[in-house]
Amino acid sequence: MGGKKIKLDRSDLMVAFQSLLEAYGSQGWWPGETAFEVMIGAILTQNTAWQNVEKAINNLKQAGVFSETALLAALDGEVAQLIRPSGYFNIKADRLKQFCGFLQKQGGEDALRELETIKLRELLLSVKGVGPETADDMLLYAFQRPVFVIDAYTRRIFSRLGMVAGDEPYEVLRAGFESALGPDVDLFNEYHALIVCHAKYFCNTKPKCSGCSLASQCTIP
DNA sequence: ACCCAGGGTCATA
DNA sequence: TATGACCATGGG
Repeated sequence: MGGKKIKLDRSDLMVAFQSLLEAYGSQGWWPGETAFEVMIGAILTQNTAWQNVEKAINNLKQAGVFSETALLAALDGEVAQLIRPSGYFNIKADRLKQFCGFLQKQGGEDALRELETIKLRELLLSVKGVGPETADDMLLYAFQRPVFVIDAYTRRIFSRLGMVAGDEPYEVLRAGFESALGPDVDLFNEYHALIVCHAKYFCNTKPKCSGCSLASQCTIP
């Protein structure tokens, strides 16, 4: 037997959450003015620093290529050059177009909003270039659905806290967090943002956050 | 010069 | 199921 089990319960997770919230404050995610911008950003930020994504988004806006129809009408090469700062620009240009084609085919985001979360998630995952984390970013931050986003930081931090092994399949961890916390859009929103904030500034390669602003009272690895 | 970033796809065993 | 190669710019 000996299967490493997940030990996620609400009280432990809330202690960690409060600790992060007190240290960094409310993050106000997602950085984006519209649901469309959130979704485009979710694709562009795949394995990429957000700072570079902002440049790409600004380029698209400035070129007037920041809408479903404009992106579909633009040439592949043009989109690729505009999003160059975000890396993987050829692949991501195709992913943006694939996604806009999907939006058009589905009748726009208003039509998607009518769907149940499970069905919407399946549809998003059916788009080439949209994997589980990207889909969940969209569900949580563009559609306000109670979906807990799992990323590499989440795996590392809660693995260090001894709550998970860290190498569980994506769906196992997502179900674990959602089950322990219960559906709560605002909590999931703030929690994921705080995890990224904490990891980004203090726990990139360090085993412990020695330079963490939580200092000696830091209980978050 | 090296490492990593708010991942995902595809081929292979 | 589970690795590995690949995609590519920019900041530390």
